[in-house]
Amino acid sequence: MAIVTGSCRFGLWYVHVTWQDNLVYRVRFAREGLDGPVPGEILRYCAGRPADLSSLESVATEGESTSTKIYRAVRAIPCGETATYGEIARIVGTVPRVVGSAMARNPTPIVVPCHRVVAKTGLGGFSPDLEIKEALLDMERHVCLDAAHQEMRGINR
DNA sequence: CCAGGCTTGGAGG
DNA sequence: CCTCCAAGCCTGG
Repeated sequence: MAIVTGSCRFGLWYVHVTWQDNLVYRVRFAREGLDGPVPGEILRYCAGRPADLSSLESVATEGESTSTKIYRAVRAIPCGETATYGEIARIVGTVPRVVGSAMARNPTPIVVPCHRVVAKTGLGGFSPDLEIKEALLDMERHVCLDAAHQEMRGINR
């Protein structure tokens, strides 16, 4: 399989994905769409349905540098939950500022859920637009936490 | 080569 | 409560 790029919708935004098999090279939010497919799990995720993003890999997590460790720590944050820049920094052994800059340069948002990393005092930042971060967290609160609660009560199926 | 970025906790006014 | 600062990484200019 060759490397392909495609996009899907998330609210008013398009999500462009460059990927091959289960390895994701790039994800970015844009106002315009593209022709081409995206991985099934990302499609489900963007549609607000339960999705298993752990079945995908990101190039961002390959290697042993501080930033790749940060990206792996961020991937471990469960859907519907958040961690602060400082918490991630402590896990990896660096300072919050470094986590912030790693998030700003995250090549694969969603696969590496940088929107789940928030400031101690508020939301923190997100590019290209903070409203995406809010919408993603909102959607996850709804989709992931509700699904987990239902599972616990055994009221689904 | 160096500035600056999705932060934070502490010091001091 | 507020401002100021250092700490640490790394890409883009």
